[in-house]
Formats: sequence, C-alpha cells, structure tokens
Amino acid sequence: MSARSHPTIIDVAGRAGVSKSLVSLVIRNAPNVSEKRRQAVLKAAAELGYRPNEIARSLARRRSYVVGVMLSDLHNPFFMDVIDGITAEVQEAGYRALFNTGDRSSSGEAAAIETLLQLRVDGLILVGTVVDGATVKRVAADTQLVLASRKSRSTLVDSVATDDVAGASLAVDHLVELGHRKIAHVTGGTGAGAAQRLRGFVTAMASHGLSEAALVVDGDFTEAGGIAGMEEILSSPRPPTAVFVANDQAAIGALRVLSEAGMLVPDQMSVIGYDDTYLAAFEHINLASVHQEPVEMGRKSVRLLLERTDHGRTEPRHLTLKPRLVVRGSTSPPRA
Amino acid sequence: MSARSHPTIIDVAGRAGVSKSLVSLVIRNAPNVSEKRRQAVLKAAAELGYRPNEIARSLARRRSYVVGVMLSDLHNPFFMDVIDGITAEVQEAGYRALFNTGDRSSSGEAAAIETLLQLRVDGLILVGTVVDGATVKRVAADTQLVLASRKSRSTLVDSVATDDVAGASLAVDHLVELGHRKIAHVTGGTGAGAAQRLRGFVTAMASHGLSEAALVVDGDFTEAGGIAGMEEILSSPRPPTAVFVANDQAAIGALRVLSEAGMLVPDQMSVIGYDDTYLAAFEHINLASVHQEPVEMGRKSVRLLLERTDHGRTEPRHLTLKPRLVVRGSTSPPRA
DNA sequence: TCCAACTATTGGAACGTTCCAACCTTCGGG
DNA sequence: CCCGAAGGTTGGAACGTTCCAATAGTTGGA
Repeated sequence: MSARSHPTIIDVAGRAGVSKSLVSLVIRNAPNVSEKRRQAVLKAAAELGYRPNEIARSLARRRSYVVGVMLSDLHNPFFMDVIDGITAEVQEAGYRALFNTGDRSSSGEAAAIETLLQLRVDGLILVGTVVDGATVKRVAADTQLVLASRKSRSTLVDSVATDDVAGASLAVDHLVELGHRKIAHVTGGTGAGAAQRLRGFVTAMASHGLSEAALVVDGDFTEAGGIAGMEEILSSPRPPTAVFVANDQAAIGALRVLSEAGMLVPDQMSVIGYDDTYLAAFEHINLASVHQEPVEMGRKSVRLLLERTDHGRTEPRHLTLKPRLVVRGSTSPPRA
Repeated sequence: MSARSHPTIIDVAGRAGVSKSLVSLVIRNAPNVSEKRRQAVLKAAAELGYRPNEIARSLARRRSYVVGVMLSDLHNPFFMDVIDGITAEVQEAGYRALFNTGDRSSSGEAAAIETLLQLRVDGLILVGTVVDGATVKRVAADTQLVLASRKSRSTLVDSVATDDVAGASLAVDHLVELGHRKIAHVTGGTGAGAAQRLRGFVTAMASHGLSEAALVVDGDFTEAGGIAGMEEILSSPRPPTAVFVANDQAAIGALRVLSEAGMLVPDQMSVIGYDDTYLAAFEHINLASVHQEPVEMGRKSVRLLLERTDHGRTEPRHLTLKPRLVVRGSTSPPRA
C-alpha cells in the first residue's frame, strides 16, 4: 500500500496556518523565525509525515549537495576502503555520495559518468578508473573533478594518490636487502597506479645496479592477471628468486600458481603484493605488501572537492600519500 | 575551468529556431517530429553540449527512474556480487541505481534510507540489512520496497532470499555423511539470514537424531565474529570434530584460530562456511561453503521492484533461491 | 469544394522547492 | 513622539523539465 503522493511544503503550510515560505525557513532551520511558528510548523510536518523533496530542492538551489563517485572495480577491497573514507567525510560535510560503476569497460565508465553528470552532482570523484585524458578533460569542463588513486599533473583536476614509485622501491629495496638479485615484476597493466609501480620497480632495480636482473611481465589487477604473469615467470629460462606483483589480488593469483607448481613461498620464491588489503593479512595468505592509506585517500578526495565547491578554489592541487612496507611471511632470503 | 552553468532546453530551442516543447520531444525521441526539425535540434544540442537535466526531469515527471540501493556491509564480497546483478538489470531496464551504506549501525542505516527517500527514488532495495520491522513498515508506506538476501513474509514488501534453512541442512548432511556426530555452529548473530541458518542447523541435527551433539555459539558475519566463536568452541570441555560457520568471512576467522591453535584442517576439524564467496575459493583457504546465487539475487530484486513500478503489481511476492553445497578441502571424515 | 482526420508544432501550466523584495510589527533612542 | 532598524512573515518569480490542450498545416474522401 505505497502512498504514491507525498505531502508538500504547501500541505504543511496549510495545516500550520502559515505561508509556504515560512515552512521552508523552518525546514532549513533558518534564523529569525518565532518559536511559536516553528513549533506549529514542526508539528504539522510530523503529523503529515512530511519529507523534503530533495529533487525540487536541488532544482531551486541549483546545487544538489551530492558528490558523484565513479568506481572502476567493485571487487577490489582496496576501493571499498576508499569508499568508507568518502562516505564518512561526505557525511560530516553535510553532503551525500552517489555511487556508480562502469562494469570494467571504458565505455561503461563513460556511461556511468554521464549518468552522474545528468543528475547534476556538485562534483565527481573518479576512484581508480582508467578513463582516458580526453574524457577527463571533457568532464572537467562540466564539473569539479577529483581523481583518487591515480596520479595526475593536470591543471584541470585535483588528484590524490599514493607515491607508487616510492612504494615499488620499498618492495625492491626490501628484497635486495634480503639478498635477492634476480627479481621479477608482474605489472598492473592499465590499472590505476600500475605505470608508476612499474617505473618504481625499474628505477629501483637500476639504482641497485640490477637492471640486468630485472624481469618484467604483463599482468593486471585481477587474480587472473597474477596467474598469467606468474606462469610466464616460471616458464622463463632462469626464473627469479623473488617477485613483486602490482596488487594483492594479482599476488594471490601468483601464490596459487606457485602452490600448484609445488614451489614453497617464501623458501623457493619470495612474493610481495601491493595495497595491503585485508586479503594479504589473512593468516593463510600472509602476504608482504605495500600499504596505502585508502580511507585517508577517500577523505582527502572529498576535502579537495569541497574546497572547490564550497570555497571556490580553482587552482589544481595534487596530493601524494606515503606508502609503507608491511612485511609478512611471504619473503625471506633466497635459498643458497 | 568548470563552466558552472549548463545550457538548457530553451537555449537549444533558441539556437535551433523551434519551441522548447519540440526540443523536449526530440530529446525523448517521441514520434511525430519531422526529420528536418529533429536534425536541427540535434545539431543545436550537440553544438551547445546540451545535457538533459535529470533533476528537472524527475520533478516534472514525478518519477526519477532511479532505484535506491541500501547496503549493510561494503566489505562482504557476497554483496558486491549482488550489486553486480542489480547494476546489470537496472541498466537493461533503463533505470539507474543509487547506492548508499549505513556504516554498520542501525541508526546509520535508517539515515541512509532517509537520504534515498528524500531523493525520491522510485523504489528501494535493501541488501542484507538488519533494519527492524517497524522501519520496514514505515518505509514500505512511502515507496516500493524489496528485501534482498533476507527472508520475509510481509504483505507490504517483496523479498528474494536463499533458502537458508535448506542451505544449513546441506552443510549438516554433508558432515554427518562424512561421519561427524558432534558438530558446532557459529551463528551469524543478527545478520541477514543468520536466524534461518541457525534454524536449519538445529532442525537438521535433530533429524539425524543428533540434537544432543549439537553445539551452538554466538558469532556474527565478520572475521572477528568467527574468531570469537571458534575460541569459544575450542574451550568447550569436549570440542566437536566439525563446525559450520554462518558465513565465509567468519569461517576465515575460525580457520585462523584453528591454525594458531595448531589444529589441522580438515584432519582435526572440518569447517564449512556460507556464501561461497571468492575468498572460499582461494587455494590457500580452500573452504567448503554453501553457495548462493548473488548475481541472480540482485537481478531478481530489480525485476520484482519494476513489476511494481512499471506494471502496477501490488500483491507481495517472495522469491526463494536454492542453495547448493560446494565441497573443497576443508572437510573430511573425523579422525578415528 | 469542404470537412474530417491526421501530423507537426506550440505556449502555458504544472512539479516542489528556494530566493528575493516587500511588507508589517515592535522597539529603542534622539 | 517620530524614525530607523531589526525581527518576522509573505507572495511571487525563478529553477529546467514534461504534459496537455490548442493551433496550424496537409491530405483525401464524399
């Protein structure tokens, strides 16, 4: 028995014996309303079960107080933590968040963004997406844009990302310190931050004078990507003793290949992942990983956005978060 | 350089030299518009970068074509699959979905629902939430409601849930067949479906004449819940040889406790989870689990909702999905 | 040749708010 | 005792659409 038509501000005004304007003032709890009227309005509203129509509000105000969030991948736990951060920060600022996903395809992402824009969100946060520069530029022309988990130097948008070059170095340094020389990297393909992680790997290896010993194979941010990458590594003529995988999910795929091949981790192969998701922490997985601050990333994204919408900032800001290495049971010195 | 003000239907009309009504017709691609004008309008719209304002549209139509989705827990991979199903089905029907979460608290959930209602969604899907009956009733009075992953017999709302009583039986039957007699259950507390799973466990044990051998301990749908539950089980005077845990995440917590206690799975303790999330399938976890169909659950939820919004159904429908057991390496006959 | 029945197009009234200018009190100070 | 300011309240014009009734133009059958 869903009541299809909701009471409006005018119904409330009628019942309380005041003008609709006064009701509007009370609802928004504006100053300079007499206590007597305020109570009368509140009472009428409660009796009618009045609920402000945010749609009409948004139209009249020309502001929705909604932050659009577009996610590339729902299944990556790292992004769930980013969302937690976004949700919390948005709430505190009196905004709401509206999420959408573009089922892993570039065209899907574009459609999802379009939907959000049509809903006239006040700003957009793109979390770990892979949209191209042209799209970013076009979207930035229409609304405030923040890229989360993706480095940018654009003058049009803000961004907050972990210093993935440094993160990759952390991983390499740790392995080298343990005595590894021949080290492989399974890349994250086109995933957010993947290029930086690759670059970090390459330069860190170079700085240790190990460029010759560096092996790079293609992968992506999924378990399947890690599986493919690790299989390629194992089939190489002189396999490495350690591998740095571009994210935890892929690393888990890599672990699976190793286990199926009967290779012991870390005795026969050291493995390091990236993101330090709760998966890495599972006792049975126990994967060393480069930690990022996803919740903080989410919160900062929102703050950047609101600096623009609420305080009129226009010059771009690019925030960088520091990664840190979390050592677990998946690394050890190479077997002599 | 975000252009703050978007072109409207009137701007397009002016440029194309037609009335705003005609532009409206073209945008909605209504019949009975001459090809000449249609092209003119389309051209003008493209040149101006016109994008329909969904806010204004929703207001005028008194329909938003938005389905609100409220999630209890972002971190449970099972629900992510439900979302995948919702997203896909909603898309195909020309609707959009708008997600919200209520950071695990009952009051948070109520606030999240309120937000969605204020945005005048056409209907609401509650995924795995724990809101009480009174709230459900109140919300159902205002909009179409579907409960996903939560059994209901309400005449006010639709629901789609797995037959968790049967699912629990599957788990128990399997364990009994392997030869287990003393079997424990770590409950899911107030989580969606937890009560049914408990009931299924109890009745299945009874039907095998094992009521005396059944041990029930409290838990919830998190890793922490599983840890607490398993600790309690291990500290019991005569521990069981098998345990059925209310969901995978909790089961993983249980596995951790067992591993820390130096107990081998399945040799010293068989373990079965619930949901058959991708976590259970990880080689290193390899957890037997009761499979549900999350994607189908999401799709069906949407279909139920649209039957009401688009086809005016008013009598309630309650769908039940069949579970099935997925056996992996975490169960075996009890050690003699 | 005229009228009925289309097809194509239009202006204006919704939709439920906010915002603004205008209005009416009341009050305190010169 | 009057005036200006502050406090409280109001009607009406936005906001950007859709929807409806009205109008204009075209065709074809009697």
